[in-house]
Amino acid sequence: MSSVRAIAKHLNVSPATVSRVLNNRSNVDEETRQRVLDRINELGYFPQVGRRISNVIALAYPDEPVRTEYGSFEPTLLSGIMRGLEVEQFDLKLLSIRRDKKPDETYTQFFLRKGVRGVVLRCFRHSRPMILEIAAEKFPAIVIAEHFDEPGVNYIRAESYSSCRRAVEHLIALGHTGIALAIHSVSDSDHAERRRAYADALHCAGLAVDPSLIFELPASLSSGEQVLDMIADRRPAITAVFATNPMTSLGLMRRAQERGIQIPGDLSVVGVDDGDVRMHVWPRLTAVCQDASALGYEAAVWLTRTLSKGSNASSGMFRRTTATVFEVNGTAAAPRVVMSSPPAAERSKPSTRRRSAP
Amino acid sequence: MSSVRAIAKHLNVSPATVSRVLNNRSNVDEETRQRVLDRINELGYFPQVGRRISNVIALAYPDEPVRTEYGSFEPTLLSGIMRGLEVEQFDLKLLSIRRDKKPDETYTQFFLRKGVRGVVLRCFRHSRPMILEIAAEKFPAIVIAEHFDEPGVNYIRAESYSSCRRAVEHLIALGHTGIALAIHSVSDSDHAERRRAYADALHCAGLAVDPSLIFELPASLSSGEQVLDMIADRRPAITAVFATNPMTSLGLMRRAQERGIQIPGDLSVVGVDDGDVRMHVWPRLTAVCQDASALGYEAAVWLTRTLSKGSNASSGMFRRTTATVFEVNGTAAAPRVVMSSPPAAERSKPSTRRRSAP
DNA sequence: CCGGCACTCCGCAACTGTTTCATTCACAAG
DNA sequence: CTTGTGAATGAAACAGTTGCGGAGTGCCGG
Repeated sequence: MSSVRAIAKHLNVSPATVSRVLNNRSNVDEETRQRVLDRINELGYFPQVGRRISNVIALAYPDEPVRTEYGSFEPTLLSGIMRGLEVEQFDLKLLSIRRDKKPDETYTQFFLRKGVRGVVLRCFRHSRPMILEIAAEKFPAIVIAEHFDEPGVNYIRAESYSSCRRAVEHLIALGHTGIALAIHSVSDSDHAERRRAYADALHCAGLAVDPSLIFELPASLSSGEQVLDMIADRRPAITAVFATNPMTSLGLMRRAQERGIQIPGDLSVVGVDDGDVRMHVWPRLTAVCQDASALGYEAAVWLTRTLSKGSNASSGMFRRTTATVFEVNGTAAAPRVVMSSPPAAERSKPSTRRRSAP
Repeated sequence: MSSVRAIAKHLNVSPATVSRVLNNRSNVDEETRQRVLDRINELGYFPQVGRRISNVIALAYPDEPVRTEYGSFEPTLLSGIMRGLEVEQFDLKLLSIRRDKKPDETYTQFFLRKGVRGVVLRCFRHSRPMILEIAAEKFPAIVIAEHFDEPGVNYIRAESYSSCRRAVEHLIALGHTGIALAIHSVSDSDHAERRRAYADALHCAGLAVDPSLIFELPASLSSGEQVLDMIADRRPAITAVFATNPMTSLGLMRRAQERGIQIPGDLSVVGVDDGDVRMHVWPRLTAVCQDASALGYEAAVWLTRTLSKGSNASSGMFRRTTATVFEVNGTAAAPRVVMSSPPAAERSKPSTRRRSAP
């Protein structure tokens, strides 16, 4: 369809020059480079080696790929993507943008240089500008687990507001009034949503949102432990926690058990799970569950379908929001002492049994 | 160096024919195909697009890539590989051999078709014949976590015998005599090694190896639960378990806690951890720990170094065995009743406290 | 026995993209 | 005015792949 030679002829340059632009060689005039790039993006050009087109997409990370600290989200996502690739028989390449992209090349140049026709983007809050730039270049891309209002950005995410709200309402229905929130310190739209769900649920139940019960820490086991230490001795007693990510949830539980605080007897914990980490512990974690595998699957299917169907990549936007489910397991129960008085301060509640013993 | 045209000239065929062989087109004579293939493997040929060679290796799985059921081994391995690729600036492709390899093409053909210069192989027991075939074709490859005596196979693995033996000896030193073994049902050399460590440790301590205390089940949470149910009510009492993989270890603990069996009071558990799953639970799992990330790192570094250094891929074998560490945490302790009698049957031991209450 | 047909195998040529080498052109220094 | 230098770029030679057609072979019907 559109070859290097065709582009060259159209612009009255040689194929060599076009190739140089594509590979970001330095010795080409800035004005010429710009003309070539414009034409390339306009045509949705993709290089064919020999006569064959290679069906490869990338899973691109802003920084290091496949971080294990965040629990099972990345591997679960990855396995979903691999399943999705079977539909159109694509292959997957793993890319780190920070590592390989040269500062002076465009994202389109970068991805083409890597021999990739489209890209699934794992996005964090700080990489939003990057995403917008890629979208502006019209390179085929889809963002995982982040929400965008700007046009031209395709994304798929899990809607966690309603499940998170039900989770907090579940705690309230059990009789909890002192409910803490442990939330990721780098805010993305997911976590903003969860925070809002927490506040709304409390508000609708006539409970005040106490800022001192909101703990912002990075998602990790040790954060969960820190949060537990901070809430364990508080008066009025905190009888429940909503932790908005898996590792923090587990850290909370672990530290509680270490200190002899009974779950759910002394403290109710509701968490969030990306995979099946909630099954690793006892009692099983009552949690808002999102299916990262499904996100990856749908993203991969849409991207590869779009690529193999039309030559024009700008066929249509894809913006999908999947549901999460609130799964009741064993870490949330009624607080030990249910009070008949209005939901205000109380101090005599024997919440941590062993600590108050001798 | 060695191009399609060079190979063609040497064999008195046309470049087109060589290309057809490489892409496994059907319309080429079997004898011709074989001659071309031999020549290709002899020269260690790799296709160049344009004039450029692409630095890509694959992480290839016999079946589906990145299974999450086995816990954190795959993602941890993957992140190690990604780190290792930075050294020589290679890229990684994920391949499923079962999905994409056509039955009538050789492994060399398959990998070349995928544009991959070398391959890291995640091997399971049933895929040993495949590995040997790849090695026989002399395609650059390295196997993860499996041991081979056959020449020509490169591998890296973690030696778990000594740590596993120390783990079981640790249990014996604490006073345990009834020690069960929960082991993966599909045996690979790793698990054979762990089984041997178990038997040797018992033997050297003068304890008999009771086959009825060995449970072979697939690595999973539910297997751990099943094992616990099978050992909980046994007489003479089983006071300790050695579980040779992470998920089974966690399943054991979960079910024990569910049934009110105290760990480590009533039952000691020693497990195996590939990543940091031992940190997810309380008490923290006493476990033999292997660093899957380091395996991936070293495999990737060696493979890419070999590829970018010499044109002759058969430069030297790589066989490395890294150490594992036995980490003592909170799930192993002395059995509740230490007996002074010889290590024989006993029946009055109150091992499961709550269950024996009325 | 022969013509026609179908099928297999393979080479030529035309097509991808990339790189090397040489040329052109502007401009500054001698 | 001549010459050197550097940037920009084009022609050509290289890489692998594939459409088309030709040569051979076997088979079947007349």
